[in-house]
Amino acid sequence: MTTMHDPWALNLRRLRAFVAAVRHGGAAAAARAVHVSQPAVTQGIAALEAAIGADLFVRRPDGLTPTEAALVFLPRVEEALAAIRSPRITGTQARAFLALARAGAYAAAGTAAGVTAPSLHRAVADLEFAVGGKLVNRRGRGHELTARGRQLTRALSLA
DNA sequence: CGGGCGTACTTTAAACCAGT
DNA sequence: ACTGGTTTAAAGTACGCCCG
Repeated sequence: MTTMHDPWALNLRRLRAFVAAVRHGGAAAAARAVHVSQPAVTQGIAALEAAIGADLFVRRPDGLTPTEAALVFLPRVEEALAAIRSPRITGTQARAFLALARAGAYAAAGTAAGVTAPSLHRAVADLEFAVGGKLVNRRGRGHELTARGRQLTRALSLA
């Protein structure tokens, strides 16, 4: 992670953990809600706090109390997660697919997204597996989105 | 003593590079 | 464009400490 204002640094699992921690008032309860371990929630929240440069919770003996910053951040995160819908999709996959959708080719998309073309290829393949259908078709030198691919592009762009 | 958070170490997943 | 091998980052397990 080289840049600090990269929204994709706020990976989706961490954002879900954050929302759950606000709702349930603690790391242990949030962990049960999003099906990860309690340390993953603690560490994920710490990473989010580092990324945005502000504390999200006050640590107390009886749980986590959200700060003002957390309450401002919360509705924006909920909107983004609602737009994405599927719980299987990762931030990396979403980023790769959007780059490919815009650029139309793996090499150009890789340059735009700041990752290598092979990584993009794999991420998009994983995403197709996650949603259970084709998202792009090869077309000459470039690629063309399927109907499902265009639908997903709209949802991810909103997020 | 029990419930909850934080840390150290281990395991798993993702990304890169090189080659086909 | 795609695949295989290696490196790096993220998540899980186990355990310790703190407070009521």
